[in-house]
Amino acid sequence: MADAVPHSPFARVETQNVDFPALERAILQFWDEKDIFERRKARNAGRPRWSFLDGPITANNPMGVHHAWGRTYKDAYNRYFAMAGRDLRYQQGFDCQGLWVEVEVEKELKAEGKKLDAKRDIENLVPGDEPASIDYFVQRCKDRVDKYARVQTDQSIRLGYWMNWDRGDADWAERPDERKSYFTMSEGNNYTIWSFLKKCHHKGLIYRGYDVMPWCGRCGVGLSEMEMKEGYKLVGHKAAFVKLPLRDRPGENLLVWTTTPWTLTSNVGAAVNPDLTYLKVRLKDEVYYVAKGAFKLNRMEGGGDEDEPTPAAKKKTRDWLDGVPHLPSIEQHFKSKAGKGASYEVVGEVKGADLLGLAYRGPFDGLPAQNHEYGFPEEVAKVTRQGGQWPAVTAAAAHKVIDGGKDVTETEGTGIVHTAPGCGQIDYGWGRANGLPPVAPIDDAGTFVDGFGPLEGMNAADPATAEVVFEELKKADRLFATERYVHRYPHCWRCKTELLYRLVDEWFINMGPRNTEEGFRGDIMKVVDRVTFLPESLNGRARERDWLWNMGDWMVSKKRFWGLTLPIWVDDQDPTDFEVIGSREELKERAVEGWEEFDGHTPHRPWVDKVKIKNPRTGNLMSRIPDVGNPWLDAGIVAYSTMPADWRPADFITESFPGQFRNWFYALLAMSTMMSDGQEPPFKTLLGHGLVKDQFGKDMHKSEGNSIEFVAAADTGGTVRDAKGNPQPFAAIGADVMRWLYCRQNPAGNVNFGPDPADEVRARFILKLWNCYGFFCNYAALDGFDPGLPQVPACERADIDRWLLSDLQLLIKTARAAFERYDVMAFCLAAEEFVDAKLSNWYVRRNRDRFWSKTAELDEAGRRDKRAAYQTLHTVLLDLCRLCAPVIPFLTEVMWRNLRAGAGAESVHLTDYPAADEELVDAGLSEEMEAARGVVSLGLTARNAAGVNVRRPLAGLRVRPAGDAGRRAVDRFAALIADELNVKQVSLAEEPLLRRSAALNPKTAKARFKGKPEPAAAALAGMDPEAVAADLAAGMFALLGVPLTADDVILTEAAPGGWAGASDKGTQVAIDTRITPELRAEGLARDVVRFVQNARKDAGLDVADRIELFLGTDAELRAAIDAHWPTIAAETQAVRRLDAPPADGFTAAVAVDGRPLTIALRKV
RNA sequence: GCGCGUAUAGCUCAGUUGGCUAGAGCGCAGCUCUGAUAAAGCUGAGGUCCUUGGUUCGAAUCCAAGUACGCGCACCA
Repeated sequence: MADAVPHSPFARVETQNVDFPALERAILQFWDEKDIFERRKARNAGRPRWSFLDGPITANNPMGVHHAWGRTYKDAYNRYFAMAGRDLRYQQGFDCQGLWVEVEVEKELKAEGKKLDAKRDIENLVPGDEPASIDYFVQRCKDRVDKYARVQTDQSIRLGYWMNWDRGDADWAERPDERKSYFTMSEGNNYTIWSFLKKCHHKGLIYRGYDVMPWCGRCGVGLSEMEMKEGYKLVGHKAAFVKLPLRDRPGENLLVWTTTPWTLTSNVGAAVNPDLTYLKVRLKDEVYYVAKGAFKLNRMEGGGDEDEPTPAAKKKTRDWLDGVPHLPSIEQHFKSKAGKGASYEVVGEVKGADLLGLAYRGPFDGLPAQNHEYGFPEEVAKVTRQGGQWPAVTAAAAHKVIDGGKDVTETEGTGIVHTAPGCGQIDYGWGRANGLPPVAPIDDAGTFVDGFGPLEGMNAADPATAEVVFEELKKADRLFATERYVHRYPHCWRCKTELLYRLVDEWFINMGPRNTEEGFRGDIMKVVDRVTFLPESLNGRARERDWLWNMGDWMVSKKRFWGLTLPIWVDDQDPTDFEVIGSREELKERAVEGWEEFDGHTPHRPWVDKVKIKNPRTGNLMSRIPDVGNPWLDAGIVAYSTMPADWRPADFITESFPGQFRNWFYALLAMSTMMSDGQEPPFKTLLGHGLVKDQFGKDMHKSEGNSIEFVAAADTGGTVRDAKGNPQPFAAIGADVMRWLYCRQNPAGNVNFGPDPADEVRARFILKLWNCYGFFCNYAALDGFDPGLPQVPACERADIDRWLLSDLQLLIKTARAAFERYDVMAFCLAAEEFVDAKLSNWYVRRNRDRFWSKTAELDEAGRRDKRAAYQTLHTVLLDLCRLCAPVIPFLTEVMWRNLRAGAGAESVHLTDYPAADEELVDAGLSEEMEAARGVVSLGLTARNAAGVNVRRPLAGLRVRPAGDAGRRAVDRFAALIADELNVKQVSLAEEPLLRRSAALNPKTAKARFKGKPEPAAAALAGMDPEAVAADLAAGMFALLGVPLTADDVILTEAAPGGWAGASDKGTQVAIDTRITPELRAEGLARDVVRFVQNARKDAGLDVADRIELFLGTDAELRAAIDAHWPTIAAETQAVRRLDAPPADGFTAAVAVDGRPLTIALRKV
């Protein structure tokens, strides 16, 4: 460039094809090299604390994009509070123990060719050596956790999540207890849970219990409700109607129905609903009891247990499988059994209440299992006897009709429910309430144990077993009918095996009586009342309380291998005598055997199993139960196991909420309540957020190919499917785009993630911010702007500068308030509005010529004004960097490093969060600018309505503002409005500018006036439109006696001849559309400028290049060009006007308003 | 079945304490502007603010009932 430009400290900025992910990676390196994180921590050390507790991430696989939502929140709030000067802990955690890891390790082992079809195969990985097998398996689980914890660490760092990470091999060689992140498998974590369980035991809350729960025979493990819900499938089973003869009424039978025939071996009771009416149906020489409502019911119409008759249209047909015959009614069963020509006969009706207590003979009373006091097998009987709720009877002797209450309906089965307390949850409850002892037929592989005669050794899930049951029933004349039945039945989510309901021996924490606020349950509720749940709309406290109110006792045991070893030692001779050990030291003290073997190992299986203690009461040895713990114990203890006392309670936690009210949130609250004796909540504020869905709002599933790996989104790019299901490759999205996308979301809902939403976020915010930054830097560099010059006092800057600074202060206030109340979305939406509407589309656009002006051509005032513009934009960009730094730490760092121009902090993350400067706030000015923008918008509307380009200058604009702000705006910003709308003059009007007119809405007119709207239309035409409008607004307008609403009348506003108008919320504008020859010439000249600019661009010239210009055209256009040549020359950087095209120039032929124009230009 | 929540444009969603003509983005149609622009602006079509009733001068907003969907709990013989 010819002019001598002072050196500028600003680097030029690329605004096309920016590779944001690459910039981010460079920033990661910068942070490392300059120790930025350590320096941030050092700056804040010793200042007031802000305590964050990180919920542990399951270290079992690489991260997906769904992990990034919560982790973005965690980091954004951490960074905000760090910039706000608080001291933080920065400890992140890994969830290590549990079945999820076992599942993956099983897959690994299988892939290595190991035989692994059942749980027992794990115990035989080292053939014949169970402890060695378990040790190997547990070690593999530990290894897998380490491997993926490390992967997740690297990925979290890539996301920008600032934590005290374990980085090098040396860090990872440490024991989990010594690492910087916490690991739930650490000894500290496990022993702290021991102390929790011991505390529970002190209060008498730990008990060994039997309950019936869904069980997978292949995995040998019980499934929780959560796990069960994932495995429902529609399947067909053989169902049976079975006769239960009443002891004291010969020839009379209860008729029961079941879809699980194998449970008939364990039948103990029959439940009726006392309020229902039962029919006595005679068939041949026997009588059967069946619920009246069930008898003729169409059993293919599902889901109808309502009292009111349902409208036929609403009745839904039951889901059914092809090829399975539809169900007959019970009546049809009777008819078909009656045989040709014969029929059944209803011989009476009784109330269910009248059947209660009747004894009957069971279907398998000959089995040893049915003839054992207190139930079967022996272990079960032992517990039942000690429970004290059962009398000393055998199952066979206990058979009777019991009260099932409303749980017994007549819409399914016969209205009499076969009850097997050893095979069903509700049955177990009924059994306990009615003294029916439980008979538990199957072992942990799902096979019949001894005591079940012909069924011994058979698997309950095997269809052949049902056939054997039927054979036995037939022999005893107990089988009334069988049929194929289709229903949704739970399956194991891992191996797809049908689940069986099984009475199992598990360990529980007594939570206190259900549906009360008593006991442990009540203590937790009191703590819940002291924490804040966000976002408010989720009603988190109510959800948590609802769960606490309804939950059952906490089953803490799991019959698996990898996990917390429950510190429960049981007397070898007496299964009811147990102790809970609270620490490693206590165990060492109590150990009488096996300590040497255990010593030096983590408290995991199989090592801790070797330790035996002595029962002080009996002198017997006590052995640890083989169970491992519920993994929510691991995660729930972390408030105590990882946070020093002086950091408790945590100020803040945040996690995805679905499921967590009964999982992590619950475990955390429950365990902290116990550990602090109800004194202290684990956290003060909880922010929940929803789920990450794909870009169409569907659940992400690996199997459906719509989930996105974190690494793909951050760095490598990947492929998803588009709306039509075709593969849609996408480029890397980068961390900041992802982070902004998550932060701008409403946490109460789900977020749709994918390349399309990412593009939208990038275009709508990231690029706008970047372009404003690029504009500043590129002109500052070109111009040699020196940021070290003295600041022009704000009061001496242009209105638009002071307006932008004022609105910036408002944004700062919004930002601080939003972060303080954990509402980063409010900040993001406000920042987007500021950058888009105010900075990019108003301030930068309105002020471009101030930045373009040539310093050398300006007078002192002009130079000062230019400096003010640079300083204003510079200040705003610097503050925006700091404001947005918690959300988009990379991009703001890139910008900051250039914008700071060698002064100030080396990193934006070493700065303080901005504080608003009240002196810069000018509410009146903000209001006026807002009004001015409204007037401009209306003016553009008016131009558009008149069909006149903005390039064509017009003579005048009249404005009738609705209020005082508008009036002040027109006074103050007349020049701005005139310029923006390309009019010569802007003036205020006191009188209405637009004339209203009223017409009938043709859509409704015919209906209102019975097909003849013409007279009404004529009457309306004769009325005063203003009065019509007023009456309509008041809701009291009538025409020819017909009342009309605002929908019936179309009110329009128009400006008088030669003007075009528009109005909004009471503000009216009218623009003079009459074009004089002078205005026309000026407009043509502007067209010429635009075409020349295009030609320059096409010729590949730089903005600063000067040209010689030839313009060949007709007389009128030439006259316009002559009249406005100085403007054209200045705008297009033309130093000379040529009379003929230059020989070696760039030439373009265009049409200006229909006139030919030849442009020829040459760089000089 | 019990409890909680949600319902606003074709899609994704904003809408503070009730207030005048209910908004944004994307998509669609048309127009415009443009040497910071992967841009942007304007206009249009598209709304029973789920329905009904109530409170109020006034309801998308508050209250009640209903419907649909989601979630939690219980259950699925």
